Amino acid sequence: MSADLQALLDGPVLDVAPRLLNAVLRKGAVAVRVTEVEAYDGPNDPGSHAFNGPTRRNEIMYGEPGHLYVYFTYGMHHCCNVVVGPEGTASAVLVRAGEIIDGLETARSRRPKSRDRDLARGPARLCKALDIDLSDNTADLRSGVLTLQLSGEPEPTFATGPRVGLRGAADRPWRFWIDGDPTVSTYRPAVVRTRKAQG
DNA sequence: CCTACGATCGTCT
DNA sequence: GACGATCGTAGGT
Repeated sequence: MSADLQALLDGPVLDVAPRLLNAVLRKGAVAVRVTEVEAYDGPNDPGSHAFNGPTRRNEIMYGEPGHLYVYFTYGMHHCCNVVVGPEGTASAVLVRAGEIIDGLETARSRRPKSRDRDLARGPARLCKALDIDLSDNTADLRSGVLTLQLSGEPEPTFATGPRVGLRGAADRPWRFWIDGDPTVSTYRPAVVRTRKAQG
């Protein structure tokens, strides 16, 4: 099983991304069935963290597929990606949303004010429900506390559209989701932030 | 359902 | 020093 994961992820990111729909991402007692992802195509993609070449933060993207890339953003949120494609291509798939299929009580305790369908509805919410943070960056998803299991069959009814919250390359329809699933996040365009008043 | 807005800090220039 | 692959809340429709 573990050997398969590496092979299944070792292809073009636009082919691999929809194959992650219905995959199960687990950390410890909590497991999520993935319902929404986005593809990021390494240095060719203005939306990718690897667009400007290697840095300390994105280093793991250049490594072998099947590892987790976790980043911290907006001063308070974590998001996680599965590194895919041949080593060195620096492509990754952002895990944007999912349905809790195990450890529901634990997930609820981590996000007490959420309705169940909102527990992992959004990339930072999903990381919160799974207790994923920077200490999980670079984790090998084949074994250990964090694991990824792909479903045997490709999801037959997925939809595609523009990625969420991007300023660059906002036109590329590289978001993939399971059509009609209530745990898929709502689309939000990039926002222009207003400068805080000088004091 | 929708839109608007502020929180808050790691990362890169 | 500027910005962000976001979220929760407030308030309107």
